[in-house]
Order: sequence, then C-alpha cells, then structure tokens
Amino acid sequence: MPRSPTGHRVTMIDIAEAAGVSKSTVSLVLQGSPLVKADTRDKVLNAIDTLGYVYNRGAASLRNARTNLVGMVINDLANPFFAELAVGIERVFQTAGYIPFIANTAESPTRQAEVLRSMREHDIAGLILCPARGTRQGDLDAIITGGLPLVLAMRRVAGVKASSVTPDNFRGARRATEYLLELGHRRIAFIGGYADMTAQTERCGGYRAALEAAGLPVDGTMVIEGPTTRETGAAAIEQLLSLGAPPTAALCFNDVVALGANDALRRRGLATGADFSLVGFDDIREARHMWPPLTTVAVDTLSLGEKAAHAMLRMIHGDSRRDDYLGDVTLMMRDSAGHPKAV
Amino acid sequence: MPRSPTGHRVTMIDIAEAAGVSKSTVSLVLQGSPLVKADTRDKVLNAIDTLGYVYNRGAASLRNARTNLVGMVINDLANPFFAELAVGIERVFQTAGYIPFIANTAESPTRQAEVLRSMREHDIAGLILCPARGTRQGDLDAIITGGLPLVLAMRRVAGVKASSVTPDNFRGARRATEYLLELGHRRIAFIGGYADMTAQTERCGGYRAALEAAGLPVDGTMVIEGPTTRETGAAAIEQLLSLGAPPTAALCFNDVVALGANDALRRRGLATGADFSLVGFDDIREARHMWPPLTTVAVDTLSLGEKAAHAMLRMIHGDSRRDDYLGDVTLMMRDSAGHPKAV
DNA sequence: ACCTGAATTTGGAACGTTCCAAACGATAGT
DNA sequence: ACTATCGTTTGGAACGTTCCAAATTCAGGT
Repeated sequence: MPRSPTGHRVTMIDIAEAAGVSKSTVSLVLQGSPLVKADTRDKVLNAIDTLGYVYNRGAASLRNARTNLVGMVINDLANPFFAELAVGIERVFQTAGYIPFIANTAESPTRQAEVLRSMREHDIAGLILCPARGTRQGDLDAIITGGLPLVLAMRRVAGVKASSVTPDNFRGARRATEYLLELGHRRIAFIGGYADMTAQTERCGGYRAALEAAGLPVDGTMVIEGPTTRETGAAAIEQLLSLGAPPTAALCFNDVVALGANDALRRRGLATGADFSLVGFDDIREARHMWPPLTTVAVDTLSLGEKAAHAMLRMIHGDSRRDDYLGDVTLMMRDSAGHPKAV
Repeated sequence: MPRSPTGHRVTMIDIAEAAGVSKSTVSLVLQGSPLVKADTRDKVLNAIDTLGYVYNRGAASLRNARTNLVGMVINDLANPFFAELAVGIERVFQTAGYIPFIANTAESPTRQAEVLRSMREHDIAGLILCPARGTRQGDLDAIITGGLPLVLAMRRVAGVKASSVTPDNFRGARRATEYLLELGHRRIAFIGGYADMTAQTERCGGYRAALEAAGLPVDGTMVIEGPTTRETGAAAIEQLLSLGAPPTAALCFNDVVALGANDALRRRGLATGADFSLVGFDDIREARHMWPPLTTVAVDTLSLGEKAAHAMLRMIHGDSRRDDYLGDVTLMMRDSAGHPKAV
C-alpha cells in the first residue's frame, strides 16, 4: 500500500488536506458525483495522483455493502475445458462491470472450503462454483442460508437448491453410445469419473440407457471409475484390453480422459479409430488437433459460461428464482471412432 | 452476507451477545488466542455457527493491514501453458497460507489496468503478473512506488525494476534453431509474437543468433509477427508457403502457435516433420499428444511457477531484494522436426 | 478474611470510508 | 438591506474489526 511521507497509508483525509477540501468532498469526487464544481474536482484528482492514493474498498464496503467482485471457484483449472468456461464467464462480467476472481480447488473439498471461506470473508457479490468431487450439501448450506447468489456450473450437488448450468450429459452420452452402436460395436466401455459426481451418473446413465435400448447387457467390468485425468484414461485402456472379452470401443467421461486413453492405445501399437474406437466429451480445442481428431460430444462451452454469468447477474440484481439450464450437446464425428475391426 | 433475525449482517457483536461475552473475547477466539478459557471458547464457537457468522476481513484489515490474498494476473488463461503456470504457483501459496486469486486479462492492457486497480483496492499482499502485451513502464509504477511486492512472470517490462521469473528464452530459441540447422534446414522461419514483447525479442534473438553463427542471412520476410494464437500459426504457414523460396522449417513462438501451424500444414496435405519441420516453445502437455508429437523447447513450467511464488513470499516477508530468475530450458526432440525434404 | 499474582475478560479508541443533515456562499427577487 | 433559493461543501456518526490498558475473577498462600 502506498504510504504518505509520514509513513502511513495515504487516505482520503490526506487527499482532502492536500487539495484543501473536506474528506466528504473527496468522497463525492471519487463517486463521480455531479455536485462538485469542476475545478474542485480537478484539485482533488490532482492530489490523488500526486500522492498515489489507492481507494480502500474494504473500508467502503464496511459502510455500504455492495461489491463488484464475483467469485469463480473451479475444480480443475488445468483442464482446458474449465479454462474455456472461465473465459466465457469472464466476458459477460467484464461488460457488466463486475470483476471475476478465479480460484482453483484442484478437486479438493478441503481446499474448496478454504477458498469459499476466503471469498465470503471478502464479501463477494456472487459465486459461480464448479464443485470439487466429494462436495456435500452441508458444505454449501452456509452459503445458501447466507443468501449469497450461487450458480453451480457443470456439476450439481445432491440436495442443494441453487441455480445450475450444465450440459445435457444424459442425452450427449446416449447419443455418443448410439453412434458407437450404429458403427457396429457391441462391447463398449465407459471410462472415467466417479459415481458420486452428478456429471458422471448422468453421462454413465445415458450410456447405460443406450445399451439397454439396444438390448445389450451393461457389464460392470466395462465401467471404469477414476479421476478425470489422462492417467485414468491410460490405465483404463490397459485394464480393459486385458479382459477376456475386451471392448472394441469406449466412451470417455471427458476429452482429457480420452487423450490419455489415446496415448495408451498408441503405446500398444493400436490405431485409434481402426483397432479401437474412442469418443470423448466436452470438445475442448485440443480435441480436433490430436491424432486422430477426436470424435466427441460438444457442449458449447462458451455459451454455457455465458449462461452461468447471466444467471448470476440476474440473482445479484435481486431476482431470486432458481433456474436450471441444460445446455445443448452435439456429437462431433471425427476420426477416433470407426467400425469395429472384427465384426 | 448472512443476516441476523433483525435483518442486518451478523457481526461479532451479535456473537458476543449470544454467547454472553464481550466483542473483545469473540475477537480473541477468532484469532485462536490461548488466553481464552476453553469453555468460553466453546460458547463463542457455538454462537458462531448457529448464527452463521462470516468474518469480515475488510473491517479487520482496516485495523491491522496484512492480508492473505495474493493476486495473479495472467495475460492468457486459455493458453494451457499459463494454466499450468498458475497451478505451480498455487501449490506453493497454498502451503504458505496465502490464497491466490487469479484474473485473466486476455492480453488487453485496459482490462489489465482494471483488474490491477481492483486488486490493489482489495489490499492484496503481493502480485504476480504476466503482463499483457503493450504494458508500459508507466502502467506499473504506481504499483512499484506503492511498495507492493511484484513479481513479473514470463515477460518483463522495459524499465520496470521488479523481480522476474522467465525461462531462458534466448538460449532455448538458439538451441532449437541450431537443431533445425543440424537437421539440414537452411531457410527457417520464426512465427508469432510481437517485437514489443520481451519474450519475443529474446526468442527471436536466439533464432537470429543461431542463423548468424551459421553464416546464414536473417531474412525479414521469414519473421512473421502476430498474436500468440493458433490463427497466427495457421496464417503464417499460408503466407510462408506462398513465398518464392519458402522455408523448410519454422520455429514457433510457442506451442499454441505451432498447433495452428500444424493444422495449416495438414490442411495443405503436408506431413509435419517430413515435408515441413516445426518446433514449438513451452512444452505444454498437449505437445506430446498432438500428431505428430511436437518437438519443442521445454521450460519446466511448474518450477517456474514455484520460483515465482517463492520470490513473492520472500518479498512479502520483507526481503526487498530484486531477483531475476532465468529458468532452464531443454529441447524435447520429438517428431515434428526432421530432415528437409529436398536437401 | 485478606493479599497477591496470574489468568481471563472487557471498554473504547482507532482504522478509512459513506451518507445525512446542516452550513455556507452567491445570486436574485422583493 | 433582507430573505429565499440554488449550488456547493462539510462535520460527524456509523460500519465491523483489533488492540491496548485496565478491570475483573480466581486460587493459593498467609
């Protein structure tokens, strides 16, 4: 913090003295009030930048609530998907005059609790949360009862009554699975995520639904849980290919998992799309750049982010209606999925 | 913010009343002071969570300065490289008890100014900045003279005396260029970035140095500036291949640019690594997953992030020495660079 | 019962802002 | 000259915390 010659923080009072006015006048200037005479304003403005004054928003909000801070708490910033989501959200807030601050929980509920607490202590206007795996209702009800506007993004939390913005996971996964079935696959695996994440149950549910509709059994050994990382994808491939009757295709929980699976296939000398088919979820930018380009379920990340931001703004402006937005999904058919080798 | 039954924010005074003690005692409890008797502490703690009290850090820092907030301002969060950097930084702060807040400037100095102002107004303990392109000394000297601990990451700003953490851009680029020369290339392009970014002048400088050392001329039409995006990479390839004597290889400013260039080559039906060689910079995770795996200069992102965080912590703890850390670089030879086709 | 020192607890000023009610200065109308 | 009015400016209380000095309680001698 900038300090005056006498060693303490430069405050409005210092400015007032330097400009020969009262602190009230300085306050008015800072708020852009039309009441102050033009040349008084100039004197004040001058003093402000010769002294290097920095507005103390903490002190201000002590008197008058309202902040322009919005928190975005993200479970995995290293996943490009969430980075893209964050960018969509930011764009909206920026034009609305809010400053979004991002924090990463790296999928740790403990970390999430810390971050959430810190954000509330700093008196944010609202919170967009992509909950870490393992988040329970109890972790959030302090926020709910506190009346802080909350939008859940990508994942919901059982029992928590908050607005949410998610892609249509069920339909996306069912469509992807149907596509694999159309290609002729009969043994299809599902890789990644944990059954305690809403996104996983929905995606895995769509997968099961498609299989059942086709009259195929759902084989438990074909559903492999794990963190949504490359490593999970790679390990799952190893595990699946050592099965007695290995699958010929897999639907991955998301593109990052698919990336890992693709690596493992290549290491084994198998051609993705020909020897083994892979479908991802999210359609991150990398999906079309990897080799082969990944067939995946696109979720329109940017507009999902914008929807979340708009929902937030509505709540900040006093509209307390809950709203669950289900984003459109579309299957992007690229080259990582093809007909099974041995039909 | 949580409100008491009477409608106002729940404060320490409410807690004090509910617990039958004074506000001072509540304050002591909140600070974990050993002075308070165990059962008083319990009474207070109880009141706190039945009333849903939220600590008001703004009010607190009004009295006693010190914050546990650190700002991280990043010029392009959509570039996985910076996301990885952020993760490295976070890891350190987390264990040190600081909460890093991330903001994205999307390479816009205007946006950066807003974000910087907001962060200072919220009284952060320090700032790690990856400056947006076009940041000038004047944009930062309010921060410097204000005495806020500042670490510049990845890019420096001419004239700004602040600690910095950057990879050894010059050496990395020279090494990469030498490698292309060893492979037999004689016409080598440099793609991406602008000459007003320190990182670009250093990388491009390394490229020139290698060419000159080999007795080759530096051809201005072979150096293509542009934002560090995929689009730049793609457009550059189009432009370069339409030259009278097109290059046979290119060093890209970073991996994202290389990704774009690789796409453009594929669209043209050229095989990267055989028909045209590409070298990137950064070694983002995607680099080894794209096709073909990208030859690139690895910068050890994680430890760069950790170095930045440690430099920051030192400054926060009062050590005001400037420190310029130059991170090690190593060339990762993968498949996107090979011998030129027509030697 | 009384004194002493240690262990706890407390009132109040201070931090930097906002906002209200009131004051001020200039101008114009009588 | 006096008042009303308008446009500006201002003092001071309040916001929720911390921290100091002082007050209170407690236990153990005597």
